[in-house]
Amino acid sequence: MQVSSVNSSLTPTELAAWRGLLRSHAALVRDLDAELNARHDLSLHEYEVLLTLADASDGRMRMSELASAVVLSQSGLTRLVDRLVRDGSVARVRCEGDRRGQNAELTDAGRRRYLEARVTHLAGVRSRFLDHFDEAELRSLSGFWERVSPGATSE
Amino acid sequence: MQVSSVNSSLTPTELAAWRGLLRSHAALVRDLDAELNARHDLSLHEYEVLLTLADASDGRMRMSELASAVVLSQSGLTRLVDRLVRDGSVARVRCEGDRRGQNAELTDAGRRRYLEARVTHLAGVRSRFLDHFDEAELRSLSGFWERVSPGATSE
DNA sequence: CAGGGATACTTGCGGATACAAGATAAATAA
DNA sequence: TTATTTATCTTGTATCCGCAAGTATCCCTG
Repeated sequence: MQVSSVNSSLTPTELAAWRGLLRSHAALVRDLDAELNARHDLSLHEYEVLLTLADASDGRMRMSELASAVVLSQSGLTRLVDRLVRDGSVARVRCEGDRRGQNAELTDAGRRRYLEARVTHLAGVRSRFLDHFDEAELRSLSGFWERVSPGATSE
Repeated sequence: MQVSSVNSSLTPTELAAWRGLLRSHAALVRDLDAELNARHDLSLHEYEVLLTLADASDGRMRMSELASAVVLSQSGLTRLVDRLVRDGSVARVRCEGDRRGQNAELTDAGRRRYLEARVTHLAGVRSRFLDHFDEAELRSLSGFWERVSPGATSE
């Protein structure tokens, strides 16, 4: 029949790997975001920003670095940080030496907020995602991500 | 030091597997969506709806099925279909036998639109994602998705 | 065959995001 | 030095999405 080569369509395996990613991600994020919202009044993106800052040395990071770390547009990040500043989790600090730049810096309240949410979130990530894999599979997954978007697993 | 067991935090491997998923997905979707927008004036979600309809028998599907197939809220899907109806790609057809329900049905123009966009999109998915894996890896990936969200790779 | 509840979809509304343009500061060139 | 270009962030605007409420239809029980 030679169906799958016409128009260079995807093989069933390829389709399953790709659509599975889209659907699993969508379902995971929808659930985890709803959970963070309900229990900690925090979106997943906001949580990711707090996490990224908490991991950074001095708990601060340039706006543009932060935007690329959480894969958000510059303007998107500006507004996300606006919200975190408004609720006292983050402070904006002008960069020394380059007065164009801003550092987003985690406040003490922000760090507490992060640590609280973390318990909920880690449990959610474990039960919905990590628990489905053993150590070797997790290693191979992270290798996959590194191929797809270099730097995706670190920094 | 016993750092990573305090507060049951993630191991480096776990973190890499999870954040890698978030970042790779975000980067992939951002790029593919931008590409579809620029070349075919179509969002990735709209494309996914056209694809799902094209795969369905008779090119039609109930609104609620469609919503869960593309992991979108009911209201989100209503509006997405509104847009596709407005540009002539899809028609709403009241269900026989259940007048509450609507079928979204691909028009001829919609099918052409889909086939055009498909070429671009498949090439994008291949080069950014599928080409990074061999057949066995793709199979194991799709197995992973099936664990995370059963049904994610089919239907 | 009414009445109450469930189901399928749509609408009102608010929030989050991206793109493009703007504002300020730094770097480079002339 | 001054002008031009580049870099960093913010703001104007439009779109998309989800939740909750609304509307229409169906189902089920008495």
